[in-house]
Amino acid sequence: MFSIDARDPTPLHAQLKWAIRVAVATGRLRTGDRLPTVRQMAVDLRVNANTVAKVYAELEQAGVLETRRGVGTFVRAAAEETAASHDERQRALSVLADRYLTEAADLGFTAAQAIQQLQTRREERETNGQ
Amino acid sequence: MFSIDARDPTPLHAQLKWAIRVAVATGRLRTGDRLPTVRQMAVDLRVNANTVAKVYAELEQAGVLETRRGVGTFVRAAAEETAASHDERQRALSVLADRYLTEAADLGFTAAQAIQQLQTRREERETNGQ
Amino acid sequence: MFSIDARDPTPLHAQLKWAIRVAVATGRLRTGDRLPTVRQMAVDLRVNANTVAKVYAELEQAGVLETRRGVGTFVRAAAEETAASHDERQRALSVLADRYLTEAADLGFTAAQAIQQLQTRREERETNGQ
Amino acid sequence: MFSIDARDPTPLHAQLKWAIRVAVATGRLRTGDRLPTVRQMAVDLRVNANTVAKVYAELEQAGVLETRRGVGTFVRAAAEETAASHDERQRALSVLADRYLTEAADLGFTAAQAIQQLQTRREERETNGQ
DNA sequence: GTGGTCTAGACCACG
DNA sequence: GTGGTCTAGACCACA
Repeated sequence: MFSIDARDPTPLHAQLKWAIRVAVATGRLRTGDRLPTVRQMAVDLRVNANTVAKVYAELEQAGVLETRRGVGTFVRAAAEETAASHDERQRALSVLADRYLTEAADLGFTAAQAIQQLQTRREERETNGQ
Repeated sequence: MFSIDARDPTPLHAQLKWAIRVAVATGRLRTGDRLPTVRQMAVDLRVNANTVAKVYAELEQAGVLETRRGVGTFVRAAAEETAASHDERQRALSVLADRYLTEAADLGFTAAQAIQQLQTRREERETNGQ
Repeated sequence: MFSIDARDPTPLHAQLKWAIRVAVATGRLRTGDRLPTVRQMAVDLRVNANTVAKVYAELEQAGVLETRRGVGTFVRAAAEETAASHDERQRALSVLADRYLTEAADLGFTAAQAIQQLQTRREERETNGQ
Repeated sequence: MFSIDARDPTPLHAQLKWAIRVAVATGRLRTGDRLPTVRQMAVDLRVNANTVAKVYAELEQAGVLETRRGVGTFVRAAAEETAASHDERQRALSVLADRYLTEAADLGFTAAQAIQQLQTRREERETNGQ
């Protein structure tokens, strides 16, 4: 489900945190979905349970997950973000988009290829019926 | 020249090592190019000189760089790197795409909206002849 | 410096987190001030170092503290908060003020007494030259 | 009637126990008053009935409440509580004051501004004859 | 010597 | 059985 690379110098908890954020952003995890229990995830990833718990706690503080005491951990609604104005959000997205296109260009990809990559990513999850 | 993010949980030396390898792989650094001195790089990145020295030493041992005493540090590899780089580049693009979608989601945008933004930006660039 | 009550059912890390926030809010800790090292604080409070480290990490994520790798942990500037509009902030403060007066009234204090309590708190730190 | 905050790290049962004790100490609950049934309270607070039952049982053992089988749960103490409450009230006010200052600081206000806001609110209330 | 990561394992709060 | 807290102790990254 989520993969952790022990040889990657990035801390385990940071890898998992990022993996969950990506899963939510790409729609592989949807609002209300339940995540594996802390202990189950720990077994799956061959990691200590505390490490997983830390990740869930941080993502809860960040508003991505929601934990219900004694029940489990769930994906939370997509925030809508702190009532920041429409314009500000739009401007921020524009910056991200430019950065993406520029960095892809540095790797030798055209804008079309960079966009195609995203489309593919998105179609993958839809054809999987997730 | 190289960018280091102090808030990224990835160790500084790993970030720098990766940045140099990418620069070599994409041709931004070519065989024989001289790198900044350890101390200059440390100042530029606001990092301890020991950290930079450690990176140079490891990359020298890996055959990527070459240190000539009293002269400087230079790029050694390149040939085989670029040949093997199709998969590398594809993987790097995939990482960028995931980052873009996730950060857009943090702003409250769906994947569809994030992609639409790119289409728009691309058209703007083209009509401006950029 | 900071006090933790082991009999209080509130988790130790939550108590410490709150104590630091209060110290910053009342001015007992000022921007740029250095906090005790993780291990020193742990000894002072007779608590495990991990517990203190967790608190520092959470307060860093919350923007209250700033840690410089290998150097120490410091109080950060007072945010100015996410560019939320002047009106919104003012309205939020107004809500807090009303709640404070109401809850103080529930305890049998007049508005004057409630305000006096804050004045006293503030003068204490100033006469201490902190 | 009683407020419980699921995001407060303090255990739910401790929050509820405290809330009832405060209600008794400030006279909002008086000797002989009947409390909601365990199940009703559980529904009101969106908490498990076991949690409420545990609180009632502990407060009964502490002499604050009294359970009459098949009838309900009633307030028992009060007398000594109110006598000893000067320090209690003062301490409670101090907690409220700290919370006010800290939350105001989170909004980017200084202690002085937070106090000024109270002065203003107070004058408004008085001129409105509230 | 500073903070950060990770593990192992005990015990608590909640449903 | 779920997540949360806390401890003890090892090792790493950084200055």
